[in-house]
Amino acid sequence: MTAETGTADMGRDFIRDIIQADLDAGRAASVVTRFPPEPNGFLHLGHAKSICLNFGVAREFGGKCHLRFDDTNPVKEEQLFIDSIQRDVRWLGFDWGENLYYASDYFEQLYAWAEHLIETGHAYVDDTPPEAMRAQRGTLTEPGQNSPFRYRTPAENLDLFRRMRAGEFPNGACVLRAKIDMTSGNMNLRDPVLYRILHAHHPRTGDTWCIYPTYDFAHGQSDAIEGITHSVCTLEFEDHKPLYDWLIGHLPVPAQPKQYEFARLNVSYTVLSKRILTTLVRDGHVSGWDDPRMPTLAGFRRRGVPPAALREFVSRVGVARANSVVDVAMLDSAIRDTLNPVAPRRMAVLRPLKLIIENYPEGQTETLEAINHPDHPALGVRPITFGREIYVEQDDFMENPPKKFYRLSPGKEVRLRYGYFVTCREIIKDDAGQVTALRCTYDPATKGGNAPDGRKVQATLHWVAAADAVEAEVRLYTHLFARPDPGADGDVMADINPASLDVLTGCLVEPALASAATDTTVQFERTGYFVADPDGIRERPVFNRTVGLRDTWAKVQATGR
RNA sequence: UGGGGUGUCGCCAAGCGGUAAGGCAACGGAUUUUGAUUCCGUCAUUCGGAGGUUCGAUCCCUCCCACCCCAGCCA
Repeated sequence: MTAETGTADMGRDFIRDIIQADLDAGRAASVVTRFPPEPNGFLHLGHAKSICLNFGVAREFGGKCHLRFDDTNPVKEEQLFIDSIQRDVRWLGFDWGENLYYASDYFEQLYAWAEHLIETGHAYVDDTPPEAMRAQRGTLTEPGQNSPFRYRTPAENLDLFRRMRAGEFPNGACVLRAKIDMTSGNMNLRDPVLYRILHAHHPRTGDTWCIYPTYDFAHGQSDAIEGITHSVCTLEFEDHKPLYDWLIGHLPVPAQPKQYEFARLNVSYTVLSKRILTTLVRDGHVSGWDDPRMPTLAGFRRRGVPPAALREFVSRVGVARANSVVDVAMLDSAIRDTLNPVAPRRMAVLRPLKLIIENYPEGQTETLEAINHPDHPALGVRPITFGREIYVEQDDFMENPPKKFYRLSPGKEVRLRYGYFVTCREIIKDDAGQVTALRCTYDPATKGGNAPDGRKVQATLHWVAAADAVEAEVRLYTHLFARPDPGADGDVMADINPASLDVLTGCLVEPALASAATDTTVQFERTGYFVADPDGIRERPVFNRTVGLRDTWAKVQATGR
């Protein structure tokens, strides 16, 4: 199954065990799940976990997964988000087919059920002001007090509720509450609000309603209407389950869906809170919802992270009920693992250092051949230009190298990938003493990178020819937050990493990169994975670093110094 | 001091009474025209703690400890 669908095998978890058991015992004939986002922001990594779980489970068990917008709060929801969510779910690799729904599609039915609750004496209209209601609700350790409006007759409640719908009252004047138990240890059962007055324009229903159902009243009933068999949500809704069941049990709904909870995803150095992500966008800390540093699906897409990498990551993390914080290194690893076998290799010099090959004929250039992928000959080769002047990475040269430095240094010979062996002969510095160029000699016999005499070099450097290199801008991104647990000290914004973006200009890339597609992540050899950003123009492409290559040398430098 | 949850390697996470999977990270070593990849190898006598039941417990019982969620007319 997993093999033929080509998706990551999520393995086994308690949700799948429950579903399997329900299927085996005949408690469910088939599986129907749903992914229920509220359209008040962009989808992020946390949603990816839920999407992979809900759609993945449906696919694995031959069932279906609905995409249902939980659009019950018009003051926060927008069409822009409804559109972005659909795009992102598809991008992640899932399809809801004909099953696109909106909780707002059920407003009329939900309203009818609300009247049913009133008629059966299980709901009442309460005029208590918000502050007073909060006081009456009691605390975590003290029971609440019954509202004085709790004893209104069904007839009176029905009249009031209809007038609420008719728009006779202003926002906040009253609400419809379920009549359950003000002394319950579960706060959700202390006569929860079912409907509130909101004179607001809804992106779907416009101005036809001025009262809207709350999450609790809309969610479970929507599940029942759609025949959802397994309503999977995160742990914080666990306390809502008794209410979810109470409503299902007191209403003439067509099905009895069951809710199951799993732990939401947390990742180190990252924030997965729609509220905070919204703030980052709103206050301009990032360029937008799709800023490559954002943990949003749109952000990952722009950063060059393939959807398969996200699926792989989610699969590796697993599904359980224990709160945890996944090391962001696990994400990077999943990204590298999915990119490495498919990303075309290219050469790009981020911080150029000119290298003049003295014994190479002036004005001459030649064409060499570079392999597109070391493990896949089928991906072919491409021509690259070699000439008297080329550029290498500044990091690949050291005037006074430490013992373990394999790269270029005075008198040392290295290989230019797919080119020749070159030896550093002389350092050229400016008045300030900065190295501006290196004079080298090359060995004509080593064309292609092999020495006929079997001579070895310790390093192979990437490079670009001055003759046809294309100038580019490269944006290096690192964690948006400076600490593994942003906000742990109270203020998340104070933990924003001021160095999360390093813009490099004057970078030189091989010509093949001039017209790189924004949806194909490539590997800049020895540097990392990069993708063209839409900001780039033909004459001056822009690249975003998706993730760097594992760098053992950097580690050696950092520790063994 | 109310209700609901969770505690297995540095980080995730299997395990469901028979004597601790796997991944990430880390650390060795081999290969390498990317100090990448790949490849071998090391990495929990121990499962929050203390008792108990049992021939035998991470899995069952009791008590204790720690952490998370809940007092929106948000979802």
